[in-house]
Amino acid sequence: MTNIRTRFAPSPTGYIHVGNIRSALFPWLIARQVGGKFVLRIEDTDQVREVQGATDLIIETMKWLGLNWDEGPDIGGQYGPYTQTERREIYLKWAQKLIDKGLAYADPYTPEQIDSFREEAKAAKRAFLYRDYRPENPPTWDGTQPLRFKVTDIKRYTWTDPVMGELSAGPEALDDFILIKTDGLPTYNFAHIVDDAEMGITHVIRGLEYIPSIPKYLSLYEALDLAPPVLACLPHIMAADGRKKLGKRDGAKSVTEYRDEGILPETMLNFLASMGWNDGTEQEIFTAEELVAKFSLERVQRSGAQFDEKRLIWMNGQHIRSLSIDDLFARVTNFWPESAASASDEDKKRILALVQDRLKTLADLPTLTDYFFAEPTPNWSMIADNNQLNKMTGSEIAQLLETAKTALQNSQFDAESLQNTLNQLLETTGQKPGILFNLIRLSVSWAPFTPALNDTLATIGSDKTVTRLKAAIDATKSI
RNA sequence: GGUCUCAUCGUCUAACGGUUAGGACACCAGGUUUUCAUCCUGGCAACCCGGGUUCGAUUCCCGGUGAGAUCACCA
Repeated sequence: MTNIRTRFAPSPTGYIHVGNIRSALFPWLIARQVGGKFVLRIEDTDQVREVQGATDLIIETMKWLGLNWDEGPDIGGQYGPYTQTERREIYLKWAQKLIDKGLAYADPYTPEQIDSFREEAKAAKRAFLYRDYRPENPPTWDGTQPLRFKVTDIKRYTWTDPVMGELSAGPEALDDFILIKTDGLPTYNFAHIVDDAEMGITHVIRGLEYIPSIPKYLSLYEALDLAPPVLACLPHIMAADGRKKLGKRDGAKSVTEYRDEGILPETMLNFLASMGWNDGTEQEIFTAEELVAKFSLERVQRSGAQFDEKRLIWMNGQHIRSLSIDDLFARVTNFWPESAASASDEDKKRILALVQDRLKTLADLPTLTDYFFAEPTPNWSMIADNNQLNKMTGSEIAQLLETAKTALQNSQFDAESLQNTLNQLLETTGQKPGILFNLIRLSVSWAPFTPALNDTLATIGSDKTVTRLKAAIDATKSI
């Protein structure tokens, strides 16, 4: 038992996309590795940007990924509530401490005045600092004005980030930022520090866009007589063009979108972790358990990484192949083609075993199995686009299929007998397997790829095989 | 513009002063699977530039360049 406590603290402003889910994954890994606690906290202080249902979506996403939490809005915990809007009194209490110490004051300016200050700074080509305009005798704070932090110790801060190493930022980063907004709710800058302190959070892990703000937090920790937790910043996941941080505007997909496209949650975890982290060996595929055992912030890369979907797809195939058939069967429930609706679990499982090695995503299942359950629709371009087959005339094809049909009609239909029949067919026709088998395969499946031909035919069955061959022959003749 | 951060194959990465700069994805070629996919083998392909420090720099330091982040009553 350790007292390591980490958290994921999203804002309910929409779905969780792949660019920011790592700030949930890494703290989760750290907590699980040492038997600590992982906390889910909802940061909903921005009432304007809040999106209905977003919290449920966040919870659904986390559950799907298997990132389970020990305390959170849905399950409570000893440091609750875990939703910031339910914690107003707590922030007010801490704000009062600052007021009492003379370290917080009411902001007397109108937004327009502040805008003009900002313009002034911009015109003078320097960063705007509110503290340059700090009022000498601010009014008593009555909640109608923003409450600002009064930063007193203007200095350079240096701190150690387990990922980024030694970091520092100068006085330009320090300012009198807003603690409590006029709607009575705290800003992120204030709320997360109060919450992390109250909840005993030991490691704060977030994106590196927070680095420039950390001196502010450090100055606030000092003002509050609080020891700061470990502050870690993660490099960004970049959009595919590598130009900027991956965000919703750049088409960052939600995590659930990948789920619906047939990506396994363990693939997602493996992939996200491997962008920027590795264990120093040449291992590429990690189970969630291995990640928990081997992860360390110190080995996280400092530079950003582009999201490469091709690599994700490859990795998914690897994970799919490592699943037991029963496990895989349980995962594909929602991915079967409609034609499989009335098939028995036993049949479906047998077919699934046949195609397991060919699945890259679970969403590939329909194209890989539909022809087992329903009559396939011929797609002649599959022959036209085949470099060997498109050199043959229609009648040559028809003749070859006719021979195959006759042989198969007289064959036993277990996989082994079919293998023999097919081998003989190869001899009697003198054809290359690339032509003969491909023709048979297309005629009975019209699928881009199928399991071994004998297994495929055995599963389709004698009657349907012959019927489909006959249909293909008739169609070819008429070309 | 100020501040901060980063920089190895097209992409994800290994290397922590001395290596033919390694692996993976993608791509190409061959092989196995008597088809396709899987799988195996091989190939292609990288240390941003310039100064130092050093017997020796991809690696350490400085500068440049490039890229990213941030300067809200958003988080």
